[in-house]
Amino acid sequence: MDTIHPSKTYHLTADELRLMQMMKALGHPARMQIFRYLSANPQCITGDIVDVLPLAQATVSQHLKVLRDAGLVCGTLEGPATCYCLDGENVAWFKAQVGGLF
Amino acid sequence: MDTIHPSKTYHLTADELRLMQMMKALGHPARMQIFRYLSANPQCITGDIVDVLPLAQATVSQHLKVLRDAGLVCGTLEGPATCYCLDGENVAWFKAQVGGLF
DNA sequence: CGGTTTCATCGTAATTTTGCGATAAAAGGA
DNA sequence: TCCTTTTATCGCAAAATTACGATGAAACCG
Repeated sequence: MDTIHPSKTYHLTADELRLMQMMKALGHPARMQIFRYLSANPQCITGDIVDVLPLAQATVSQHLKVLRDAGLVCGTLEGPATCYCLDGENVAWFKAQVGGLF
Repeated sequence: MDTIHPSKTYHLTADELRLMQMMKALGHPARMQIFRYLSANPQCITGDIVDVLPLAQATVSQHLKVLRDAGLVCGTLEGPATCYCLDGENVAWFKAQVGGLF
């Protein structure tokens, strides 16, 4: 046996990587709950989400960043606060990808 | 401020937890690639998957367990080998859940 | 029965993720 | 301007995940 592992890298397309990142983002209870909350409450502020979750403000802010980086959520400055909402376009893309999975 | 965190637990339904577990399972490059491989090759053995991935046999076996626990994949003994395939029913459920997300 | 093939599990490092307090940064009001 | 409100980021500890070699277990073949 010469080499055990031929490549050492995964063979995934850019779309698959992007999809994977979204899956990973939603694969945590706090972030799943944030996502569902934003579905029900299209316009809300960070503090509203903090109130709903059993986590400290810093932790919630971190989870929001993960969702932002995945493209599932976007936050816009609204005075001293940040208004969060689902990123409709990317969520639609996500649903379409999952729909055509197999 | 009396108590900062009222509940210390997340408020997710059983369905949401199940969905979350599937998301988490697919939120890793190795498992995403295994899933895609099983989509293209409906019937295959553990060794086939090991050959495709840049990981040791033990690691692949572990990833397969995660996919099994999530219900996305099922493996049946086929002599000394294990034949893996997608769990059509659960994958369909997954797609339906994502389709109705928001 | 002994040897081979195929796979899962165990034990254990290394890495990543998670969670929090403390600390900035930015906007608005008195 | 000073103070409050609101949020993001930093630094660090704890927990979870990932990866691997080694070891079992189960089926098949000679």
